[in-house]
Amino acid sequence: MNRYLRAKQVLKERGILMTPQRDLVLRQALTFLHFTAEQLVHSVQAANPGISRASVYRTLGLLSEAGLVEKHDFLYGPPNYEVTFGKPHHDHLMCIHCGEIIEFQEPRWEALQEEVVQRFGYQLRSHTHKLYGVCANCRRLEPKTRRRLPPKLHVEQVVA
Amino acid sequence: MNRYLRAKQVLKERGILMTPQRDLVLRQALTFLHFTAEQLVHSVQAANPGISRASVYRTLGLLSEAGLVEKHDFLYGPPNYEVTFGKPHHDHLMCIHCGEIIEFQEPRWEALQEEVVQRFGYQLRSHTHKLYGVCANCRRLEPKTRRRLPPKLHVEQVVA
DNA sequence: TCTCACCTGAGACTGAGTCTCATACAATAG
DNA sequence: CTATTGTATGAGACTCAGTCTCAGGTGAGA
Repeated sequence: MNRYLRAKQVLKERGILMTPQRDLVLRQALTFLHFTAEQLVHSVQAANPGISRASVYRTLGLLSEAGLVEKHDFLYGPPNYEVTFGKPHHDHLMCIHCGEIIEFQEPRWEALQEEVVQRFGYQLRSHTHKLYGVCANCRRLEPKTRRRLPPKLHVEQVVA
Repeated sequence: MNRYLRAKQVLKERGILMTPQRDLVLRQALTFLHFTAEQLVHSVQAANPGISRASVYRTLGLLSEAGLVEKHDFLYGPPNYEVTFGKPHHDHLMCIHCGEIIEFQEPRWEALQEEVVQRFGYQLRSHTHKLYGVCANCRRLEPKTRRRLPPKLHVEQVVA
């Protein structure tokens, strides 16, 4: 059974009504690896222009609540969504020049996290771990020819 | 020499003109551990009502560019700023109920990060690592009496 | 003193969502 | 099959956090 059908199953189990609009939003979201909300709006409206922005956002919210979709605030570029349903847990590495996003797993982190959190008497619920760097390809290119990502004012501290 | 004077020094070295407005924004920012942009606007305007929102934001941008301030997009609550200048590098642990933010250092992560990034041919530039959990105090309280943080639609995947 | 770059406040504007509200549809009861 | 009730929908106003524009002000150096 593919992700689409399994996702529909999850929504059904949660008692979320599947309307044609929601179905289309889900199907379009599944065509992306990572997407912005407005990209999703465009792709949904390309397939059916009658569907409103509000419905797309509402459905995105529904999918998030159901744990099928995650939002990512990367330091560079606009907020970004991902259908995580059916994918193993992973963190992200982004190239600050070309915007490439790499998903990776690093089990050794997870153990360390538990340790840190317990040190403070906390119970871990979730985490976000994002790495930013320059990919090999962008390093090869001259600075002039690099496409800088849409500027975003605040830049996180540079790691030595 | 205190943080304020050293920060001014850094700005001067970067050729950033220190106006009375900028000076006040810097001084107010230094009074917080973490703050929202609007909190800073309020505290600046409390000290000098003539200073505009735009100037506060502009100065915040300047301080960011100069590497004195960092922005944090936590999953819960509004975006959050921190004067990191003069503080050692650290990551954050937030209680999703009371909003407490704990800063901690974990050198073992830094090494692991380098390893991961090299695996993909990247050159590491920065990272954000945020942990979310429930603090001991909030766990003791009944759910009903807990103050939930301002709801934010999209909730990141829960870690097993 | 002049100059010219840089800074400022006011307020319009933007992007990313969210909310409202009247209408439309779905599921169930009768 | 109709009525009822609950939920979903589209349009568009609204919000929040921030950014931009512009006319006027300020300040460091010639």
